[in-house]
Amino acid sequence: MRTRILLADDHAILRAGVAMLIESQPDLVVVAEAADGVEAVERAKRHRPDVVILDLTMPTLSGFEALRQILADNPEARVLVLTMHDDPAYGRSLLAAGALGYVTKKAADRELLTAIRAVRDGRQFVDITQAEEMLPKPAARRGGGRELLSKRERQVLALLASGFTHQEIADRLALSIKTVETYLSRLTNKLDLHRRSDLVRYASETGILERDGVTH
Amino acid sequence: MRTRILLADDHAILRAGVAMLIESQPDLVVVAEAADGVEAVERAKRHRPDVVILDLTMPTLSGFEALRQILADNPEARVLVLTMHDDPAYGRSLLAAGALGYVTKKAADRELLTAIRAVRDGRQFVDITQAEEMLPKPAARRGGGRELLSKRERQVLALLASGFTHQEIADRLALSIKTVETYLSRLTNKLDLHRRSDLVRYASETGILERDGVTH
DNA sequence: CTCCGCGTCGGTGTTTTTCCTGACACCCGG
DNA sequence: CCGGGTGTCAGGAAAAACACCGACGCGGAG
Repeated sequence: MRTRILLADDHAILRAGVAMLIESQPDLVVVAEAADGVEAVERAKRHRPDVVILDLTMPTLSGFEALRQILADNPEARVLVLTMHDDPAYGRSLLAAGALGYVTKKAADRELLTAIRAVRDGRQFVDITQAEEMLPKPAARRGGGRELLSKRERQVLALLASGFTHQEIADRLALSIKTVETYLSRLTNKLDLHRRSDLVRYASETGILERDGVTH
Repeated sequence: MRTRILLADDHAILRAGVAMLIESQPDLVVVAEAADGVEAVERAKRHRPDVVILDLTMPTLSGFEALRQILADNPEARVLVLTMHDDPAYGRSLLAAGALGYVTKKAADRELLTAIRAVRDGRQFVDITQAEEMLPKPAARRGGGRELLSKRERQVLALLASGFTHQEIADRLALSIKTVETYLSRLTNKLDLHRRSDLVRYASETGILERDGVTH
C-alpha cells in the first residue's frame, strides 16, 4: 500500500518533475495534483491523501490559506509545505499553523523524499539547511512572535512594501488615509523598524507579501 | 547522439524533477547542473552543452547576467530561459538579450520538452500561454527593449524598490540626492511608470532586484 | 564635428509622508 | 467593570518625495 500524495503547486513543470521523482519511489504515489489553492483544498477533501505537498505561492488562494482550509476540513491531514522562501521565521509560523513539514525548493531531492516519509509517519520535518537559523531573528521575536501584528497592520504593511502610497493603500482598503497612517505608526512601533527599507525587508522575509499581499 | 543539456536553477528539487523529465526522453540528456549563476557560466564553458536551461533568479549571479556571460563566452550557445515570471515584456527583453526561448514554470511539462527541441534546432520558442500578450505593453517597449535603463538608473530603481529613501540611496551610491532624483525622473519618464508601486512591480518582474539590488 | 545619452549636480515649488497627540467605539479577558 | 488591543478617524508641523526647470563634461554614433 503506497503512500498517497496530493501535489499542489502552480508551476506545472515543477509538478511534473516532483511527480516523476515521487513515482520513482516504490512506496510513494501521486494520486492528485492541484494548480492553485482552491483546487488543492477541493482535492484534499476528495482524495483524502496521506500527505499533501503544498506550495505557498499559488493563485486564487495562497498556500497559507489553503493550509488552513485543508486542516479545517480534516485536522488529520498531513501537510508538507514546499516553498522557495527560506526564511526561518516563516517556517516556524507554518508549523504553528499546522503544517507538519517545511522544505525549501533549494533542498536536495533526497531531502524531499525523506520529508515526505517523515510527515507520512506523523513526524515533523524541517529542512536542515535552515534549521540552524531557527533561533536568531531578534527584531521579529520580541513579544512572543506570532500574531504580533494585527490583520489590518499586516495588510497595510504588505501594500506599503509593494510600493503603494498611503493614499493608494487607503483607497484599496477603503479607509481614510489617516487610518492607514495609524496602522503604520502602530506597526513601526511594534516592530521597532523605522526605516522603510527595513519594513520592506521584514515584509518579504516574513512572507507577509504572500499572505496578505495584493492580488496582482 | 542525444542533445546535451545544462540545467541551471537554484532549486535543487526543481532540477531533480526536470532532470528526470528530460532523462525520460530518448533524445535528451542532462550533462551538467548548476545551482547558481557563477556555476552556470563556468559549466557552460566547460561542457559546451547543446542547450542551456537557465533560471533567472539565482544567487551570486542572476540568470540575466549569466545569460550575458554565457553568450560572451560562446555566441553559439542556445539558451532556454525557464522562470516563474510571466511578464511578457520580460520575455521580450530576454530574447533581445540573446536567449532563444522563454518558458514559465507554469507551462506544462510537454511544453518544456517542445521548447528544448525547438531551441536545440536553433528555433525561437516562447511559451504560448503568454504569446498572445507579447504585443501590448506600450510604455515599456519604446526604445527597442533591452538596455532601456542605464546602469545607474537600474541601481537606483533596485534600491528604491527595496524601500530605501532618496537620501539613503544617495548615501549608498555616494551621490548627491539631487543626482538620485535625476535618475529617478529619467527612469520614470522612460518607463512611463509614475506610481511607485508600478516601479516596484517592474523591478521585481524584471529581475532588477537580483541584478542590481542590495547585498543583504 | 555634432548630437545624444549618460553621469553629475543645483534650484524651486507642490504634494506626500512621517510623526505626534488626541479621540471614540468596539470587544474580549481578567 | 475595567483595561488593553483593535479599528476607525483628525489636526498640525517637520521632513521627504516628486516634478519641473536648468547646467556641464564626457564619450560614442552618425
